[in-house]
Amino acid sequence: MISKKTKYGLKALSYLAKQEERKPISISEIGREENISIKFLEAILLELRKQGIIGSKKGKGGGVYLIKPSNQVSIATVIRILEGPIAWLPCVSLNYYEKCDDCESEEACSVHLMFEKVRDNILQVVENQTLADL
Amino acid sequence: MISKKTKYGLKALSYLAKQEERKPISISEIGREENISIKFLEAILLELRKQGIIGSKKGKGGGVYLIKPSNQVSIATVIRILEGPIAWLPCVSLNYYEKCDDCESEEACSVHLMFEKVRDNILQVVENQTLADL
DNA sequence: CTATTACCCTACTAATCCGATAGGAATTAA
DNA sequence: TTAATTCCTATCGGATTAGTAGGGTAATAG
Repeated sequence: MISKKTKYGLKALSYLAKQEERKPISISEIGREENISIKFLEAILLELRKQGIIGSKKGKGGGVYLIKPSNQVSIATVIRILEGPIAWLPCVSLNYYEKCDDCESEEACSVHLMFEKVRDNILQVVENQTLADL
Repeated sequence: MISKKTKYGLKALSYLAKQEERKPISISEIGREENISIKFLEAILLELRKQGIIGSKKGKGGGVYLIKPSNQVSIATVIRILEGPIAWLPCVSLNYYEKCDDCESEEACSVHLMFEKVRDNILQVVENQTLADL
């Protein structure tokens, strides 16, 4: 299961992607339209801004906006920022690799290969879809 | 990410599946060989026994053993017992479905379809692989 | 019969994460 | 100046995770 944080983040970005004009949208508008707690959404979008997914404009008439074209931001990128690893185990993660304490070697591990397959099948979806596809 | 509980459970079941004879294996042997805390493993195997995946025999020479042939127990079954839902969101779960608070309709939800695809790609692996494949 | 082996079961715990909420500072448009 | 808006830090209750502790209970070897 993924967290609500990630789900809300994706929905908010999708909302931005749907905009015709590239002008700032207020966080409260997104929260209202997508039924997300505004304070919680603030924190989520803050994180996405720090990672360069969105930009923001302060003050009256301010808001947030996508920096890149929506078809150039993969779902995988967003999930990695908000959720962390996509793989089911650290030892099969491409971006957050960690060795297992309990395994002597990964070749000998009975579940390693299976979890690699799971990872690849997940990536097949999330790497190839972008905000524009949502 | 899945929990260590699920990982340990799968490794333990795979250990049982590898046995030539269908005689009981002690939990401490599995724990020792797979580097899993024995007390923790006891709890995990208790759960698997209550769900009918393994049987057990008490007393000297006792232990745990697979009830069905290893090629008749899918990875998905084990994951559902130890981890819960396989889907990334309750609203796309086949076995643990729940409606989202924030969505008015699932057709209108921007992320619903994408998460269904992720679910299907995960299931493709875990439904078709069994303990015998590990 | 008795000692030993091994599973059975409940309760507890430290640490971390989740999903928020609170309050104010900084910035900008009008 | 005032109203709107993001920025930032701090806090919080509840749930989950990964165990640990300690004994209870059944089976068996001898």
